[in-house]
Amino acid sequence: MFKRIIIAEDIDSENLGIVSSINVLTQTEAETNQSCDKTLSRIKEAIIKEKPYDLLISDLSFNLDTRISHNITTGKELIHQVKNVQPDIKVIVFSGEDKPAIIKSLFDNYNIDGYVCKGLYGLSELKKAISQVHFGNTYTCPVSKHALHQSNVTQLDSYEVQLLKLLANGYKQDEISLHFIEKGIEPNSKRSIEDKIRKLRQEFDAKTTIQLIHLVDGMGLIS
Amino acid sequence: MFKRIIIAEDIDSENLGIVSSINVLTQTEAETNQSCDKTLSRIKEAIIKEKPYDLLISDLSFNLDTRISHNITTGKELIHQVKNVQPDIKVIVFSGEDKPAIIKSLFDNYNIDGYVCKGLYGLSELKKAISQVHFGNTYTCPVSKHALHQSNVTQLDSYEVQLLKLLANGYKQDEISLHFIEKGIEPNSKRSIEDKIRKLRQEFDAKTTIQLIHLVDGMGLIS
DNA sequence: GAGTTCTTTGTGGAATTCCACAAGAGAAAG
DNA sequence: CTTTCTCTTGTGGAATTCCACAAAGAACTC
Repeated sequence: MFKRIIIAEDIDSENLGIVSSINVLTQTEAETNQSCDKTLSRIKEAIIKEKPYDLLISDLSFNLDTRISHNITTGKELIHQVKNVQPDIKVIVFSGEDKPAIIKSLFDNYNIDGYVCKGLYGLSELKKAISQVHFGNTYTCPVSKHALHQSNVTQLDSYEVQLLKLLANGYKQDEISLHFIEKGIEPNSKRSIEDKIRKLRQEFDAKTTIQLIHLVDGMGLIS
Repeated sequence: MFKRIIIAEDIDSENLGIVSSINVLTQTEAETNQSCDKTLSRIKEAIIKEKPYDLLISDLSFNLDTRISHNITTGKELIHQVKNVQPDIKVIVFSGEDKPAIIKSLFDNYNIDGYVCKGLYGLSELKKAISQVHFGNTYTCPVSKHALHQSNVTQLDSYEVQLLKLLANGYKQDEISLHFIEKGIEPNSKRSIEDKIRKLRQEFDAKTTIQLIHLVDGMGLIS
């Protein structure tokens, strides 16, 4: 079983429950940190001391202390940075987030080993996840498994995300065209931008472009 | 001090921390329920048995068991219903939500007594809130106090919310006009709808209506 | 390589939204 | 009662977006 576990979780009321639950399962003292920056530096220290952590359990969103400035502000960034300094560390995400697009993107782009949705049975699911990941498997809790397998999870490519973000931030179609030409992104003609937006409207079954942005916003596709 | 406390909180990993923390403060056993429906029925039972609860601590969002159908799905609804059956019960909201508009609306429209943002110091803030509310005061934790006092919290009236929701759901300006005429909502001419949208764009400093919807979406003003 | 399909871009026109000027209606102030 | 102000609605025209048809080019098949 894992011997050195580190947890990134800002909410103090959560920490208590998670730690005690893990201790029972693994018979080791898990360490929690309430900020991403602190977590990353602890992991770096551990590598130098040749006592690296073997499992990171991380939340996704953090209500950070506004009196201090922070480098890393989200779990996604934290995981990215951690994988850079220690590629072989196992990572389980433990978050309230249940949007399929976000869960899928974590497995696809961040190479995580497990995803557990906080909820009614979050803790027992987390224990299952830890066991499975220790055996070298990946694990998704039922809630997120359901989310992942539901009718074709829409994934947007980088071009589409950029386009939608520009729209959401008040760019007009010809401004987007100019912006893409500047950045050397193709296709970039006004006409192509227009067409791409039309196709996205179709794909999401949106009557107007306003509704399109509202929908992708709600699905967490452009955050 | 409060003698009968009931908690509505879906996340199991939270419950442990909250309950133990409250027990120390109040010297009573607080009861937790993981669903809104259950919480409401427990409160009703208690009234009938003439042992009513005197404090409700509620989360706002619930990841509910999808295998069961639920009447009440959000903390807001729960609070509304509870206040109907027992107007004098004290209510503290304990949630991760930090959007000013949402916090303000809870005090203004739902008549809550305290708001504590889950976070680094959530539990100690919750304890402060319980003490203050017991003295008959209201309490907002520093995080949400900061949110409330920041540059004029934008509040939208019901007309504006309806208008924005229709826009977000793919209605065109003249469809909105027709819809308002049907429902007897005024003003409802195409021209007035147009003007209202323009004013909202101005107010939110949005270059396009698409951006306007993106902004109010992000602030939780139309959810 | 010829044929087929898909993407990109163009053009013109329709639909929709945006904007400036203004008349009427109603509320508030003097 | 008159004046002033604000809100609603109207009109016309500009800007933007939407849509149908189509040509050029890239990619893929046989």
